Amino acid sequence: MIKILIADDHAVVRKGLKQILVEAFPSAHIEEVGDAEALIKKIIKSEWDVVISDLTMPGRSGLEALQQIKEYYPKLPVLILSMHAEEHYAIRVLKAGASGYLNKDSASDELVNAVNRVLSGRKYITPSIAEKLAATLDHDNDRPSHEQLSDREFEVLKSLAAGKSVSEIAHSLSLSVTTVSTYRARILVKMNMKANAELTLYAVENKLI
Amino acid sequence: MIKILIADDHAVVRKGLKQILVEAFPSAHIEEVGDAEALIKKIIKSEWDVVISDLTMPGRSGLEALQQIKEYYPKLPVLILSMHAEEHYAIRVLKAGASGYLNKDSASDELVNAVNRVLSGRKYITPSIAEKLAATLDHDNDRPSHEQLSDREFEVLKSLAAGKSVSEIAHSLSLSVTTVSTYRARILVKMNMKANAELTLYAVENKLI
DNA sequence: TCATCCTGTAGCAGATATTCTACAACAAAC
DNA sequence: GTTTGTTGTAGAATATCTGCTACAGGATGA
Repeated sequence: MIKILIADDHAVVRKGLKQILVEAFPSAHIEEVGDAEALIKKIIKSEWDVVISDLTMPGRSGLEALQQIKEYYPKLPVLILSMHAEEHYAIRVLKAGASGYLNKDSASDELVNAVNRVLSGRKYITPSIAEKLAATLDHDNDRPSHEQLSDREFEVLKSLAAGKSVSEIAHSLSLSVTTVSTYRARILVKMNMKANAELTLYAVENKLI
Repeated sequence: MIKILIADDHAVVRKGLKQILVEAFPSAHIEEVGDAEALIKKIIKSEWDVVISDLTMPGRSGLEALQQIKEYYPKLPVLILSMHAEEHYAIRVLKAGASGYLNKDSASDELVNAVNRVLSGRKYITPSIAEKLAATLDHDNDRPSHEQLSDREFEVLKSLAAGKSVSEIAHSLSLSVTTVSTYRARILVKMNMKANAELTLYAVENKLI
């Protein structure tokens, strides 16, 4: 029997996913959790064939959860679902070890396809993501600036752009203020900017916030 | 028989909503559409008891659709669903004539409650939105917030929104840094904000910069 | 495989910003 | 015509942020 674990903080989305999966895999055993904490716990407690997780959840983010999962259960396939257009996260997520990246706009069929595919041990890569992947292999110059950022930097970018102060960010990530400030400095250099306001504008333009 | 129309561009969300509603209203007739265009068409074609619509959809936004619906079918109750925290949109949406504003984080119960409530011809207002509504009654919020600002404050607002630092502004206006900081504080209070990033967003939205 | 780059992390000292308070001039309201 | 509110201004004390430097571990590349 196939065992599928769904993680998403939106009850509505969980319901929807479950419904789609129940229809496609009537005999599957499907459970759901509402945050990264619970996700990790469930994974430790029993075995799963595939995990479908949202990227943005309260508390630990889906990306962190993914990294943790991959550290301890590298073979457990994880499909990442996000409401963000793929261009912004897909590469990052795949690099972290996800078996696929789906957008919440995706049709039900696509989800089912993706699940089938990762159940058979392969990755699920949409053509447009494949293209992006290929692009990362050559010159990094034509990519949006934020893709040059490390995961940590990216996280900080989003928070800064949203108006959080350096110390708030430090606190919420349990880091030293100076560390966050260092990230900020690196972000500014990499993106060739000089003020937080530019980050805000950039983030708005690129729909990161 | 109750007729419910769901509009959301995310198939997963539509499924989830439908599932919740089917469970709560087993005899209801429920249909779904994926964009504002289709939503309007469906509304014209047949009668509905309630519409549940996402706020952000491709093409015409949910807000525009709402305005159009209210123009031609002012009595048709529309519940707006959004993934944004309520603070940013709730008031705007209610002013445009929605019968309620729900966050996608909301539990299923809340959705069902809201539907029941609007079916009985009332509005569904959460306590926190009620509070916000009350707040709008105090200060005259019909005018853009920045019109409440004094000239100096407005000048500082624009500079801050453009990413200038407090000391840069102080220098260019030949004022003390603390003076500029005082203006900033007053701006933030008057505009009910707390970070420069909000000023930036505001300025962009209102084409101040 | 060794040197180099990138990433995640921080400390320190100096630079900047904020808070709180204040006050004068003027406007508005009573 | 006196109280009350708003605006322009700023100092002192405090809080926060930045620039520079550093270092370890991993990835990369020659």
